[in-house]
Amino acid sequence: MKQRAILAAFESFLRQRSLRLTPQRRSVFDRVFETHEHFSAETLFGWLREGDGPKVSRATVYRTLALLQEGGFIESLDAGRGELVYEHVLGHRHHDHIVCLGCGKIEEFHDERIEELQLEACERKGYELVNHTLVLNGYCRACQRKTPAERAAGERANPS
Amino acid sequence: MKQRAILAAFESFLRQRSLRLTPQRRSVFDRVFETHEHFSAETLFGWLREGDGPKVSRATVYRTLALLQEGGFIESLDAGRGELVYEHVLGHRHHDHIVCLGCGKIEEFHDERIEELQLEACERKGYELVNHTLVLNGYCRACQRKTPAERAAGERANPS
DNA sequence: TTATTTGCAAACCTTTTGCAAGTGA
DNA sequence: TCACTTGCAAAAGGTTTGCAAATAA
Repeated sequence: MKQRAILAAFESFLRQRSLRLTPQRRSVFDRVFETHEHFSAETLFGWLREGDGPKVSRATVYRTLALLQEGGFIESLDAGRGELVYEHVLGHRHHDHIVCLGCGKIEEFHDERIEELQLEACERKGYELVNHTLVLNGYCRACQRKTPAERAAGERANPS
Repeated sequence: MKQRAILAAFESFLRQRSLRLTPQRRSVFDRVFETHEHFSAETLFGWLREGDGPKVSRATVYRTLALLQEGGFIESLDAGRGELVYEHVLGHRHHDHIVCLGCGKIEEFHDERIEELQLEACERKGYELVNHTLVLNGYCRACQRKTPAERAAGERANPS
């Protein structure tokens, strides 16, 4: 789906709930769909402050992120660093994450077999599965090559 | 392993690090291994305040939980409710969790096939796997039977 | 016009920390 | 003795909220 089509979907979502497409919401929307990275609310706030669109307050950033999430336009992930990170779902199919304990890098992976086994586990327990969080923590290739001292320094800079 | 044996292991862990087994630490230890439930720091603080052992401050509860975790006596889990929940590892083998979106109940499950597929995913991406978090969210049997209104009320009482 | 939105600052919540007083080995 | 501990209260850090002013439809 193209960004234009997503914008139309967002407008329709807002209309359904009698909410308005303000310049601030538009600004958040545009910036969120402009990136393919994972970002935190604070990171996004920083991007918007630097950008040339209308400035958006921290409160509005949080409020708009919540809105986008309710509408299913973005998803949040607790990468274990004390803040939520977000990602848009523009043309992404569902995936899980691998987070590097050394540098904080986040990669995505998908394994349909794992998805099926999760469903199976829920059925065994009598649960109706709604969603799940799977985060693998480890060291990426670059961080594996670091000495223990370098690792410790990196982890101090990117505490988990 | 019996609680007595675990206590010995905890004492040995403390001795190794030249730390002392104070009444407060003992009190936290006892209470943690007395339950088989998952609990938050605040819950544990409440239990200790009600109990008849020596009173323990919130700060010491947090500090002791951190200590028990470093020693591998307990593990923490982010169940997506804004606070960490803990569980002791007395005779538990590794497992993952299913959290009910309706009532907050936490159940455990284990599937060795999922574990293997996680390793495989890490290898594909060149990561050295250290640990992982897998939380399934859904509705337990009881909450599936609730009406939408009851569900909403329950979720207000147990916000995710 | 008027219900919705925004920005600000204060409030919230969980967790961490500085520090002076207390205490176990 | 004295290094380790504790409790307290303050600080931190991310996120939410009350409210008066601003604004989209």
